Amino acid sequence: MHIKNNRTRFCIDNPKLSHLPQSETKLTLRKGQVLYRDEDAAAYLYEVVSGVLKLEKILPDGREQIVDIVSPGWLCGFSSNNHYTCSCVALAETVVLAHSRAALRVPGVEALTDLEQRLESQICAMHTHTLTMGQKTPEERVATFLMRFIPGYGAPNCSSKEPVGKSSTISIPISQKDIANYLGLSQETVSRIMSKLRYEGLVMREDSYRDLYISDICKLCRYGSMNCDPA
Amino acid sequence: MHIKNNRTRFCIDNPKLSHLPQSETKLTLRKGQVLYRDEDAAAYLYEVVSGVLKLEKILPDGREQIVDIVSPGWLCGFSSNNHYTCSCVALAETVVLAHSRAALRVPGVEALTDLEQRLESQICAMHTHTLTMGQKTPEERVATFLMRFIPGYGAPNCSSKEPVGKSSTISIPISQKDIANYLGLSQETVSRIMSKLRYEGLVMREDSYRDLYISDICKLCRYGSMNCDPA
DNA sequence: CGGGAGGTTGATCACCATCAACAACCGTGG
DNA sequence: CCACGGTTGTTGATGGTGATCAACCTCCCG
Repeated sequence: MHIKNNRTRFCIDNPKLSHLPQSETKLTLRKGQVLYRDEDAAAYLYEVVSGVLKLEKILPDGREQIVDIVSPGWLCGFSSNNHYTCSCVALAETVVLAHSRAALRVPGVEALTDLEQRLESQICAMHTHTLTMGQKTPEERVATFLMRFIPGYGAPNCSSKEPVGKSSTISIPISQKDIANYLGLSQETVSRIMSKLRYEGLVMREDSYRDLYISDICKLCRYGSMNCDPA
Repeated sequence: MHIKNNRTRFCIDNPKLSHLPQSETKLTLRKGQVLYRDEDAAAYLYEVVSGVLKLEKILPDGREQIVDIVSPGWLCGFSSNNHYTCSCVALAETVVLAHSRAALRVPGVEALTDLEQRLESQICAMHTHTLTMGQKTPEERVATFLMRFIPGYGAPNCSSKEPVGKSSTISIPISQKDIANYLGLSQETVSRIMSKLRYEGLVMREDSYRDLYISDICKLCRYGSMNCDPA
């Protein structure tokens, strides 16, 4: 019987703690060890005590982006919809404190817990944006940006797995100059890409200027190399 | 007597609410209106109800970067050390809910509040990284990255205003390949920049390979166009 | 000592920022 | 209604910058 991945997941200092009688457990990771993977169920929040971790995300075609470097004193293990949204690997021998999420829940104080989950979602969204900025081509960035405005996509806690209408009319209330700045491009490049998308039939302009008609949302999504698996 | 900035800050629907008898206040912003500015005291967390906001950061030399676009359902107004770390401007007519931070504090439940503040700090750190990726030159990015490893800089809640020793020996436990990926550069470019920094005397290599000696921290900080005002 | 990962340095070229000129659109006020 | 100016968007020409390819070197580990 073989173990598929020979990198062990955890290296718990005291084996007796493996079923967490306490809310905090100290773990020691060797260099290269994986703390968690993208899409794993998010049971813990981790706090780095010593060493350093990297968080990385991957595009469907394999392009990888390190979205954060986690040094002592910082947290990781954030989730959106109770799943991790990136992989976490130790860059050196690293000690972390694992905080059980279950133990963080305080009965009767739902507001803060809700807030905490929303903050985590926003961190995950920032990571996605970092992936976009670091790995995607200008065309992909613009397409990804446009997807934000399609109802059902991009809203908080959107899994983007739900069936969505194939076409949509969207309104972009942002100038190309601001879009360009946000995407790390020049205004001219954004304009050229918008023209290209129109020429290729991915978007059409409605009469009222900044309104766009998108005939095939999935096509735009694929054009933007997004993780949209409308199963 | 003149008012310096004629753009009013808030446009409170009901003027009677201006001293918040409740924890939530609804505000309506006109296009171009400023919700808050970088370094303002962070009294509120905002939730966008309709419209859209941009968050922007600025480098000492004036380069600006939009670090996030905030759509309905998302939050903004995050702080590090109780101050906002970016400016927030409405891109269109926008309605937000202002949540008083004071009201979020629940007596006896400090753990979650602490967690919430740390999550906010991490979001602010992500914004800073987005500014780095969007506006800084490759040289500045590498210098900024190196600054992370200097004791006293880059740690959570570090205001980077405290007096720090002028020189330091740091250890970079990360391969140039990973540094390059994280900074959106090629490995070769990172290597060339490291050589350049050595040639210019900003850093020196210690015997044990990945250890660097930095003779003048402030110089490196300036080289990275960071907001380090060691007053 | 040998192998492999990690780092250095040079040569080349594609891509996108920049500059520039123009066009479309949106207010405002006559 | 049109005239006008300013903002925003479009399109072309050009050049600099950093990715890429390639060869070599260094360090570390067995």
